[in-house]
Amino acid sequence: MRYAENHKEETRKTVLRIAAAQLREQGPDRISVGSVMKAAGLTHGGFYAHFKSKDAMLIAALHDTFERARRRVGKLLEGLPPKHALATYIDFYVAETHRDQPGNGCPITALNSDMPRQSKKFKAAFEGGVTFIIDSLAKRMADCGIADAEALAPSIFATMAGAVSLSRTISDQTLSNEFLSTTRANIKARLGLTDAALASERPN
Amino acid sequence: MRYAENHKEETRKTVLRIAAAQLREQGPDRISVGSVMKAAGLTHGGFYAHFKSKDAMLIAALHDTFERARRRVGKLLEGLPPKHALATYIDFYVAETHRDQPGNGCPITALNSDMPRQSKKFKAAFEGGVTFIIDSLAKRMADCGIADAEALAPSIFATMAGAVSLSRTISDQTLSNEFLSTTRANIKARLGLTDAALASERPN
DNA sequence: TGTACATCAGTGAACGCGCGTTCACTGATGTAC
DNA sequence: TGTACATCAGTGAACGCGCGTTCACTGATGTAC
Repeated sequence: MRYAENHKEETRKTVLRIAAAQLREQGPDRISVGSVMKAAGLTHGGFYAHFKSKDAMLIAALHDTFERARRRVGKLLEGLPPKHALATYIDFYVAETHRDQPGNGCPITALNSDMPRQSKKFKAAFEGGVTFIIDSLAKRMADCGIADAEALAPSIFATMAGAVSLSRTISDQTLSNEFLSTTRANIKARLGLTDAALASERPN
Repeated sequence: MRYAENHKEETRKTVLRIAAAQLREQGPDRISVGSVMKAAGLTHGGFYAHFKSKDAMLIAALHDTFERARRRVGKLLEGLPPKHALATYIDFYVAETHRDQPGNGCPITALNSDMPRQSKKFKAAFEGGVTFIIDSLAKRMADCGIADAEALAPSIFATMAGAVSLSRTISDQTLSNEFLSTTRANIKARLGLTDAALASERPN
């Protein structure tokens, strides 16, 4: 064989990872088969050996992104007591680095308003991600002893996603930073994550 | 003259209004010069007698949309005492009708995540709208005697815009409705707009 | 050991299509004389 | 009153371009005998 045994699978993974980044940077309408393959060091013709269509690739990329995000957040919060975990998650999400790196961030903030115009399958994949994140957030809130966590979580997440999206539209960096930091503080206040509450929680 | 004196101006207005709706429905990448002109009952060739380019039309349409929204909200809240006005605004924005009619709704919820990929001028027009809405909201909050209105307003608006955007991604209507109604209630609670507070305010 | 053939990931030309933009033209009307 | 010309909003053919997708082909390697 000309290539290593898992060569094709590795290529697919590379293409998928590039697609996942470009999807969040350029959106589902501007991303192109050609640009993804070029970034992977390949020519566009080979694309269809890996994916049935552009839409199929976008759906696979979206699933992959949510899966990787899930693991990444899991690692980040592993072992932290509930209130520390929740506060850490909010600081991680409503963050300047998140604002500045759409290609490495949450697809929900990156693709929010594109959704009504996408294919049924793509929307379904997106909705799965939204539901999972809100459910996880609700669980973490309940672990902190927050009442009505399930009813409150969607509204909290709307603030988080809305804040990151809006922060990307504010050109003045100082203002944008301020916006993010007051929103972080505000969310934590709503959740009762005061300095005192965090300090009283057993560390690690 | 073949046409009435203000015929061309009227045509421009018609085209602009159609563009404003299609922009919010289809987004800046999917909307096309041809589809806008066709909806106006014209052929695509005549477009450039009215606008310098597609981007120029989108910018004009966005300005027009914000201006019309400003007047519409002004009328809606005219004469209402501060707390009633604020509560009415929240109910009007975080609404099922708003979710269901992107073409007639707020461009911020409709175009949020498309922004990082648009032209400098288009982004500037969008940012102007965001700033204006947040400033107006802050003023209305201050009128209600809410402390730190200016710092709180961006976070409140992030919740509002985020909620409407996210509600559009939830396919189950019952769940989506629930999401909107709990978020409405939550925002009003954060702003101290309880039934009691509203009742104690002089009606009209 | 040497030759003929099979495999298959990736190549690149070609396709049909819709897009934004340009431009010579149309045709109904007003104006000049 | 009648004829020649000017006006100008809108028409529709044409352009170059990038897109998603198809497909005959390449060329390095493995296998059969």
